[in-house]
This record gives sequence, structure tokens and C-alpha cells, in this order.
Amino acid sequence: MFNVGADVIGTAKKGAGEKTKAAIFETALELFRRGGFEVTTMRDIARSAKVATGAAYYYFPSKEAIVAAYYDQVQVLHAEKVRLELGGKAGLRERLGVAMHSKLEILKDDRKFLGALFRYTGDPDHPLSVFGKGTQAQRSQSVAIFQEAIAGTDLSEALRQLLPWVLWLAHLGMILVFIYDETEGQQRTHRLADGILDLLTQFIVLTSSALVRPFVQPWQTKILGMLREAGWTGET
Amino acid sequence: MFNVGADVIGTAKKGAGEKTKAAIFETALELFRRGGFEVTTMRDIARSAKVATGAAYYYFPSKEAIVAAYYDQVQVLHAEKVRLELGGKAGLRERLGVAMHSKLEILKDDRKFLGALFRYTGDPDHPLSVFGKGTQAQRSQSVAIFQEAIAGTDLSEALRQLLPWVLWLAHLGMILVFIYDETEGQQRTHRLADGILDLLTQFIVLTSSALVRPFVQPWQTKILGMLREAGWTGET
DNA sequence: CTCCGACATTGAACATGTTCAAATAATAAT
DNA sequence: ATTATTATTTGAACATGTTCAATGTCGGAG
Repeated sequence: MFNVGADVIGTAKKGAGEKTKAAIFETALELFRRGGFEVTTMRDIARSAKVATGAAYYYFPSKEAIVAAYYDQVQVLHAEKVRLELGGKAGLRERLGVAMHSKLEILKDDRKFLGALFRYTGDPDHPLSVFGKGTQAQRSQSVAIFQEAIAGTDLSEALRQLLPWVLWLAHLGMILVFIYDETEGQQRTHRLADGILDLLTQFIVLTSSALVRPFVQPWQTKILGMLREAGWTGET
Repeated sequence: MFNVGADVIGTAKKGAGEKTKAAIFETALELFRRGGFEVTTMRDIARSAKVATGAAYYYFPSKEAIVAAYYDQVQVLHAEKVRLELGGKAGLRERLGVAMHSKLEILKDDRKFLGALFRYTGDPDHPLSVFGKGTQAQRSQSVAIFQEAIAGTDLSEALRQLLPWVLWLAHLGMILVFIYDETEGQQRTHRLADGILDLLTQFIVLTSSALVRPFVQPWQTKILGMLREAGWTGET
């Protein structure tokens, strides 16, 4: 009568779904990489994965959702990579560099379909909007990575709270630039990232120096206040 | 036999097209305002404008193109409004405020479909991509408005060249925030704009002060250099 | 062993953006 | 007046993202 607790392990038709989902996912990514996002059709994906069209929608609510799933995976990879490469590095600037560049390295072969992530940026209510409620979880995850990057460095409480968010935003912009960057290996984007990180860390260091602090502190306060008022500190 | 030069003035079927185009355009905006961009169908638009579906595509290459046309119109309004309101104001901060706030005022009733402008942001090759080649003309126009806003103020050559571009970028971000802002009259966005402009002008003023200049100048140089390298100064 | 129920899969149907060949004028050329 | 040309308009056809009712399939409850 009742399902007697016992969280099911092997549900009906076993985890057949897992394999199908993976097949669809992998196939889609391959096609996206080859032909780009727009050119690749859901029917193409289904056919290539040897399933019916509807199957794709049983596992992914939309075409863009496949890219979103890919990006979830990217976040995991990024977290691992950062944790790995952060060993030893203690300086703020260096740690931020690791966080940024490693992300771009992970994305390097996928510029052709990465743009799909931004498709609903102007649509606050869409579940896949980069800034929307529907993506809050992923956002928190991503922010957490930057949190880890600045962990252990000497920062004011305010900065420790807001910097990860700022970095996340900056890194979003970086990804956009990355998509547009046609230079060999997207060096231009990498250089831009370095430049921005240089400025940012210099600013932060300044606000800690007793000498200039009185002059710069009000700025920091103002910037942080603005971000807070904008409700951008996240989870609310 | 040959079309003997004579650039045609009143072409076939007279300017009937003008009226039709306008009808489609107005109707579309009305529907967009009422129901939003996604919800409104090209068939809805055509039906409401009393033309066949295909007619809409004779005048606009795509649904988004209608919004793009709307935005062209916004630019014109913005240019006028700025020119008008700028009279008398001489201070940089005040002038920038005019440029920003007047833009938001023009857009205030259209947040529901404004997001369509950003739909192809992640798609460098799309003709309507905000950062793409296809929109360079509009971009230049918009940048020119900010150029006018800073005209007459005392700025270094480098700043005079790059500030308009920076302001354009900032104002894009502002529009995004604007779309997401559900506060009464989008006051939050207006406040954010003020905050950012405060910081920006303070920074600029600093770089002109003989006292602090030696400290801040390198920063400015670096920032400008970065923007330049990114190829963001435009027209190239 | 049989049947139930949850998961999985299918493919046709639908909605909507877009294209296009054909039809319809209005003007210009003869 | 007749024809040619060009602009305009039409509506059906197409492509593709998405939905859905129907069907299949497996594991376990009885």
C-alpha cells in the first residue's frame, strides 16, 4: 500500500535513464562543439544519440538546459582545478589569477556554444536567466569558488563578504569577452583578466595601507554599500 | 531598355509601405508593452495590424529587429533629451547624471520587452548582437551621446577618447539592472547610477589634482591601456 | 505467475519564427 | 492604351523548439 520508506536504489527499468541521459548529453555537446549551438537541432541530437526527439525533453527541459547542465559540470571541474592549483599559492593576486585563468582553460574549446548561457540574460523570470532566481544555486556555487580563492588572505570583513560576488560578476564579463575574442588561444582575454586583477588587488592593498587608507577607505565603503543596496550580495 | 539613371522618387505603389511599416511597428510595440516580448506572436502583431504575417517580415528581418528599431528611435529621443537638458549644466557629474537618468526615463515603460535587446549578446556573429559588428552604427551613435555629455568639461585627451565608451558600457549594465529592478519607479537603479557616477567623477577629478595625481595616474593609464588593447575603443 | 505502478520511450502533433513563390497594384516606359 | 518594372502583399509551406497521449518495460507486491 504505502511505499514503506526504503529509498529506492534501483528503480524501475533500472538506471537505464542514466545512460540515456548521458548519451544525449554527450552527443549534444559534441554536436554543439562541431557546429555551434544554433545550427544543432534537437532532432539532430536525438538522432545522433539514437533516441526519439521526445527523449531529449524527458531529460532536459530545453535545448539551453543542456548547455546549463554542461555549465554545472564546468563548475565542478573549476572547483577541483582551483583547489588543486591553489596549493602553495598564498598571495591574493596569484590566487585570483588561478581562479580566473583556470576557468577560461576549462572553457577553451567550447566558445562556440557558450553564448547560449547568456540567451536569457534580459529575461528576469526565465529559469535559465544568468541573474535570475532560477539559477541562484549555480550562482552560489560559483561564488563559493571565488570565496575559496580569497580564503586565507588578509581582508576586511566587508571585502571578504563582497569580493567573491564582485569576482563572479567580473568573471561573467570575462567569459563574454572570451567568446568574442578571436586572438590565438584567447590571449587577449587572458591579458585583460590579468590587468583587471592587477588593478583590483592593488586597490585592495591600498585600502589596507595605513598611509593612504584615509583617502581610499571612503571609496571602498561606498562601493560596498552600493553593491549591498543593489541586493547583489546574493541570497536574500 | 536601360533604367535611364533617374533615381526614382515616388516608386511603385507610392509610399504605401511607409504606412504599413509604421502600423506594424506601432502595433508590435503596443503588444510588447502589454504582454511582453515572448508572449507576443508575429501572427498576433500581423493580425492586429491587419496585414498578412509575411508583411511583417517584408519590413523587419526578425521579431527582435522590431525591438532594435524601437531602440534606434530611443537613441534619437535620448540625443534630443540630452541636448535639451544639458543646457546650462557645466559640471561633469551633473552632465553625466543627465545622460544616464534621461535614458532610463525614456525606457521606463518598456522594461517588459527591453530584454530582447540582449538576446544575442552571447552570439558574436548575430546581426543584432549588442557587441557585434552588425550593431556598430547604433553603438557609435550611442557613444556619441555620451561624448556630447562630456563635451566642454576639462579632461585629458585619453579620457575624452575613452570615457564615452566606458559610459556606454556602464549604461548598458544599467539597463540590465533596470530590467531586473522591481522597486517603485526603479529608484534602485537610479540610485545605483548616481553612486557609480559619483565614484567615476571623483576618480577623474583625482587624476587631475596635482597632489594625488602621481599616485593615481598610473592606474588611469593602465585602465585606458587595457580598454584600448581590448579593441574596445570602437571603430577599428 | 500475474499484475501494478513507476520509469522510460516513442513519434506525432503543436506553436511559432521565418521563407518564399505567387498575386496584386501602382508607376514608368513605349 | 499597353506593357514592363518595381514595390507591396498574401498565405501557405517550412524548420525547429516543445508538448503530449500512448506505449513499452522492468521490478516487485500479491
